[in-house]
Amino acid sequence: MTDQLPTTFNPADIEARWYQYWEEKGLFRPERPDAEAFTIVNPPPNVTGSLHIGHALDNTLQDIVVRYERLRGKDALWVVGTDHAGIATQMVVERQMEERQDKRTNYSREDFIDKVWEWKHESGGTITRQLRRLGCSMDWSREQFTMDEHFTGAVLKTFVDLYNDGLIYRDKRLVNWDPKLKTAISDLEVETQDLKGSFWHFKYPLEDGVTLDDGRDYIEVATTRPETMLADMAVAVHPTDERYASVVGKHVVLPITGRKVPIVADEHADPELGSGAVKITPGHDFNDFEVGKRAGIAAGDMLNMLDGDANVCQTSDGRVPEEFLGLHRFKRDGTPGARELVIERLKEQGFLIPYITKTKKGEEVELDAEPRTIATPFGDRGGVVIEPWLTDQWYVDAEKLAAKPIEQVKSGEIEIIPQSWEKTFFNWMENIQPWCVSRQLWWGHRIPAWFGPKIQDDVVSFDQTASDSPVFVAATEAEALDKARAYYSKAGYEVSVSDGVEGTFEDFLDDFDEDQEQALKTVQVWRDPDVLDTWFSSALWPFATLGWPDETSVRAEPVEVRADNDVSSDDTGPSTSSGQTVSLLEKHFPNNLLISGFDILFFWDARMMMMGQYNMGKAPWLKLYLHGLVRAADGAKMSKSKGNVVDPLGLIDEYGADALRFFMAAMESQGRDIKMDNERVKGYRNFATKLWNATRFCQSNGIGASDTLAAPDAKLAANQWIIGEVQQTVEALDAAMADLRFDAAANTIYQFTWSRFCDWYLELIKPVFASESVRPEVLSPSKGEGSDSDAARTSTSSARTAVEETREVAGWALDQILVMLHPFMPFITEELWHAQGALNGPENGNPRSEYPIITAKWPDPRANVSKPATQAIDWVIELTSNVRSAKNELGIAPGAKLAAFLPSASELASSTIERSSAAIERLARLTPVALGEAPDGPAMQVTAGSDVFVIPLEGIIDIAEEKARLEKALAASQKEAKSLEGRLGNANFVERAKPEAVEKAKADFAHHSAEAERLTAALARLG
RNA sequence: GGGCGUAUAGCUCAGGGGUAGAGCACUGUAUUGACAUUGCAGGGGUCCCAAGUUCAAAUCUUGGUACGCCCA
Repeated sequence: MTDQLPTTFNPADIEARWYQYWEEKGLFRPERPDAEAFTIVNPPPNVTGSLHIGHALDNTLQDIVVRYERLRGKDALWVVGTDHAGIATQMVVERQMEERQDKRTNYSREDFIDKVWEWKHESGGTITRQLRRLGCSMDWSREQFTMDEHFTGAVLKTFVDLYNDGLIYRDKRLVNWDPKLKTAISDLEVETQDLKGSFWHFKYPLEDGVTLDDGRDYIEVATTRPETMLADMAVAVHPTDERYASVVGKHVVLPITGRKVPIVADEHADPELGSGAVKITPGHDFNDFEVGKRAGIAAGDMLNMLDGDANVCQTSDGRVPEEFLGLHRFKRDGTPGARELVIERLKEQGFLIPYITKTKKGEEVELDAEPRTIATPFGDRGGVVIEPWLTDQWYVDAEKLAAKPIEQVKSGEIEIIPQSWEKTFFNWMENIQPWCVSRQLWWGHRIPAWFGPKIQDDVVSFDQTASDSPVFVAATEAEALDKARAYYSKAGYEVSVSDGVEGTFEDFLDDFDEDQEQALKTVQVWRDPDVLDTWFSSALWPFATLGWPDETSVRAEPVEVRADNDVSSDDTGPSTSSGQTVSLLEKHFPNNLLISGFDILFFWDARMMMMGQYNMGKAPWLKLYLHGLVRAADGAKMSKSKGNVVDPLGLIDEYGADALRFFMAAMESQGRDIKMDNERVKGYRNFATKLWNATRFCQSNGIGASDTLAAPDAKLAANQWIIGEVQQTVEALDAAMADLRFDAAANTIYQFTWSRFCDWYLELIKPVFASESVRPEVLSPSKGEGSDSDAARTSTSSARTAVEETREVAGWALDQILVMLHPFMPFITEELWHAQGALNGPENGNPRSEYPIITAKWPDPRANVSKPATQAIDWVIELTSNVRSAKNELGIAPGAKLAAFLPSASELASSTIERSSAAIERLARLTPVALGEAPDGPAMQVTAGSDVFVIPLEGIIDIAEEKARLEKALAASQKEAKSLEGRLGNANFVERAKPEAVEKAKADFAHHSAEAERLTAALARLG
């Protein structure tokens, strides 16, 4: 095995192999029924999606935490699955159809959905395969999909429960309508962009005989959307605006439509803006909708002039001229729309007030409109301008559901990391609007509501817009039918379910025959054709994936009651003690942690909080960790349109999954975005190679796997030292992980591995192996260096040689590195773990060889750190560094082996020279140190701690250079000493500063002034 | 308009009331012994500006400036 590791680490050779090994052996979730649970749910990626760099970050962080907790012995569960992603997936399939000159409406609803399922089966495995390449240790055995049968059950139950509790209702109001996708979308799915646009000014003539105080017979209004004037229903002026006070209550007669509409007083009109008068189109503008309501116009009476494609249709008062009907709202693909025609007609008729401005040359010019920047709403998926449209939709009463989550974050029950996100969270949650959850799509969870006609005085009528229109909400058709029967039996009607509704209500209305129903005394109910917002289902992810609602759960009371009856949280959980079966849901809910990008804080995280509280009576997780975006190297946001996306799979191909993962961890500091940097990924690939070669070195010296979790007994200073260093590293790593400081954690293990273990420890132990053949050194019991207790603890054979001890300690330390690094670099660590196991494996009864690293045990050094050993090795390191530095400055070949004299050795020096002479000689490249005066002659002088070594350099050294070098060092010491002296001379400092600060200053001063003295003496010796 | 964040070495970023750190880049240098995907050594910073608090401010407070993000 020794020579089986190739010189260079090639990630591709090992990654697939180990992943398959882990997955096949079920190691992502080993049976640990009695262990403490640790649970994370993965933000379900879109089923037809593929892994982008943001996924790589998000999943790397989660995998680090999950692997860490698994190593620490917990029953770690990482729930994985995919999201059906209603709009996105339907769009993908429709786009494919388009390429074949086909379209959705060529199919029945059922057939289309079948086609989407086909596509799901075909492409749904892409992202899950890619997550595997990244090394993510998810529980694939329970992979979930938001449209799985049980998950759909959870969605329907939630809808029905919310409806019964009055927290879901149907309402007619303006929605954000996407005319491309022809569906309503929620506020969150709207992205506002500032565009250059125009502000047109019009004259609206006052009704006969009415004039303003200044005599004008018109009111000037201005708008960025002239086309909507076809559905104008009022003109608003501010109540305190004296210019218009006399005409409030009077009317204007609209050009083009001839509609006579009132002038109303409303605070929405801004006297400073334009003329101070504003046209009101309640059916096509959110502000105007509110103004209209205040003016007493019911939502049902508001005029609508656009169809679902945003083409002009006739208003209910029939006043839109023929030539406008069918035009798109505005110019599209070069074809002028209603906007252009409205402007043209108004201009012709003299109602357009031109905008006068000056060119750069100072010439006056007349424009149709004032140029202006307009905040324009776009649909985040469809990419077209959103049209506020008056429709009936289902709404979730988010305000009520938000109350408890707000409280939970305020009280700290839910911790948001970094905390700075709390303010953003509160700001949104406290101003939350009703959540529109119905979507006019086919792919998704169909809303479990059945509508029926209204029967009054034995007249059957259907009015979908009537608020008292009968609706039966139930999880199944049978239940809904039961409810409908109970309802209609009172009027003596039979009920059947219409299966003809595949499109919109309008489609149904075409088939609807009121007279026939009335004659036959039978009514048809039909299921709402709409589906639910994707985020409605993913909001249930933390518990529906664990079996809710089939498994026991504590269904909470409706929120209003719950607020003052809060007993749900700390009782009833069945104990996890032995013998009792505990369901997955009971054990793993609430989840411990959620890791998500801040971009889905509102879309997903907040809604999980609401639904977790509603369905489970608890917060869905205890901590929420929000990470930033991965940006392109220049700091720009990555986007397909910019063409600057970095493919994580490409990075894995080039540098290995371990390197990419380590990059993500090392760069992840709280509250900051990550800029992509391939050089850095490369650097971590190099780090993997370094570890690889360190292991090869160990193997070539017979260093194999450790067989104890506790640190081996050690007598040699270097071995004692590295044990202490491991201990410190574990502590630092645990602290970083506890705080979710991924960068600190990654840097800790990086520095330890490279700068301590490779750079110093392996160098320090080389002499042990070099001397093996010459004089196998038998270690005598230690000589009062504080390690007696260690020796007593593991009283193995006392005749252990230095080589044997070092093999044990080095093998142990390497094992600890592998385990500590495993969460970050799972592949290489598993490979090396087995390579090491092969060297000291089952044939020796090594228990460590019985399990792979993925289920190994987290380091537990349980050793007393030897202070003398630490001091000794630190002293050796200082000496070595100073000798190297001096040589470098004096231009002496680094390899030159020099003689060193120590005229006056400190206790530390003499004991260390005695114990670790071989290491000193090798690292500092000195011949054995002679205690005593050096012979006269040119020499350089090097310090280590309080010791000054004299290194004769007859013939090699230029005294002037050595003098210059020492003077430079002296100046530095004197500067430090002087500064400290000044501070210590300040009475205020000595009296008022913290005692520790004063102590430290004194100690530093003593150190620097002693150093200065030593250097002065050294200079004096040079003459 | 409201809110949030960031500003530290050439670059990307940690840190943080006691006088400055990492990686990369740069300079010099080494090479029969784990590793050139390497070793060793080194240069490089008015910690954005100003005021305040303090014995002491890069750090805390306030106010600027610049950039970025979110909401309206």
